[in-house]
Amino acid sequence: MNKQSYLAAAEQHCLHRGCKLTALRRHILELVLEYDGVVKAYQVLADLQRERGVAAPPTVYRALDFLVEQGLLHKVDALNGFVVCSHFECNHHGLILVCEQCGRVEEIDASQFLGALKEVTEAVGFESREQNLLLTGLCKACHA
Amino acid sequence: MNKQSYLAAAEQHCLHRGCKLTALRRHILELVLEYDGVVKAYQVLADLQRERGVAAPPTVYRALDFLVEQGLLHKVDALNGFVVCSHFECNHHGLILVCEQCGRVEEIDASQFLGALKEVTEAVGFESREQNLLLTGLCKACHA
DNA sequence: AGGGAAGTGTTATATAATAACATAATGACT
DNA sequence: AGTCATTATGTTATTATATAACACTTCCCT
Ligand SMILES: [Zn+2]
Ligand SMILES: [Zn+2]
Ligand SMILES: [Zn+2]
Ligand SMILES: [Zn+2]
Repeated sequence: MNKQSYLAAAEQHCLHRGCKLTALRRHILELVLEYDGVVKAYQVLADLQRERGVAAPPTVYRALDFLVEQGLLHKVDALNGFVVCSHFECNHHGLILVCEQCGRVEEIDASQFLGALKEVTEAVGFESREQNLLLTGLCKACHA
Repeated sequence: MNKQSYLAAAEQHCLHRGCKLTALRRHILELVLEYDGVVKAYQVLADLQRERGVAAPPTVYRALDFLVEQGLLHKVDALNGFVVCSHFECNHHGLILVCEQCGRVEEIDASQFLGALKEVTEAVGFESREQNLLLTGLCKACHA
């Protein structure tokens, strides 16, 4: 999926969810899309500052938080970063694989696995928040 | 296991691993043990400052990082915190459940799922490093 | 004793995130 | 169109988290 159709789909996605992908939010999503893999809030902020002269952290964080809430991005706690979700349409739980060597990021759908995991946690009375799991390791290219 | 025997076991654990639980590291571990659940670096720092008058972040972070490396603590990325591991002896790869509300921590066995997880990641050619999985959510008491 | 390695102290700074309040845009309803 | 609540964005300041860099000490081996 190219960026333009991604953005169009994202816009529709938000509409269906009863909120709006405003110009600012859309633009910040575009900035994130420019990167491969994990993106930091302050990288986006720097991009925005380069464009507009001034921009403050809340501007970026609000938009990023919105995008996470809509499922367009995933937060990667372990790296203080964000990754684009390429299949936000389906109701999935992501499993984010980060290569320790080359930094490449891959998200695979592990709904089945995570669903089973949820059952286990519920068995001990724990209500796990919907979240993404992050695993570090070596990607296909690097461990070959 | 009470704190004294935990500390003694921790000391042995480090020795077996070829390093030392120094007085400072031990003391910081003691400070962490004073809390239930997730502890923040700056909480420990404040405790240390209360005791010694002055203390700087690196003092605390170095010790915490050491303790994580030895498996005595687990890092909780999602909360920028640390939790005590109560079974560092066994070579466990458990599932750590952290309550977002009360900070309570529970580790459950998830060995069968780690196998399944490995299969999922290997299917895409990713060699995941052995690690603990951490989930945040609401504990039995808090979501009732 | 000499000398390297590991540990700790100290100062400064980098990085990440939010609080609080002001202003602007939107849209529903008269 | 005018009112008004709601949402979104701008702006300033601050808090929270983590590390760099360098000095000094302690420990241990020879
Ligand atoms: Zn996703
Ligand atoms: Zn790689
Ligand atoms: Zn553990
Ligand atoms: Zn709780």
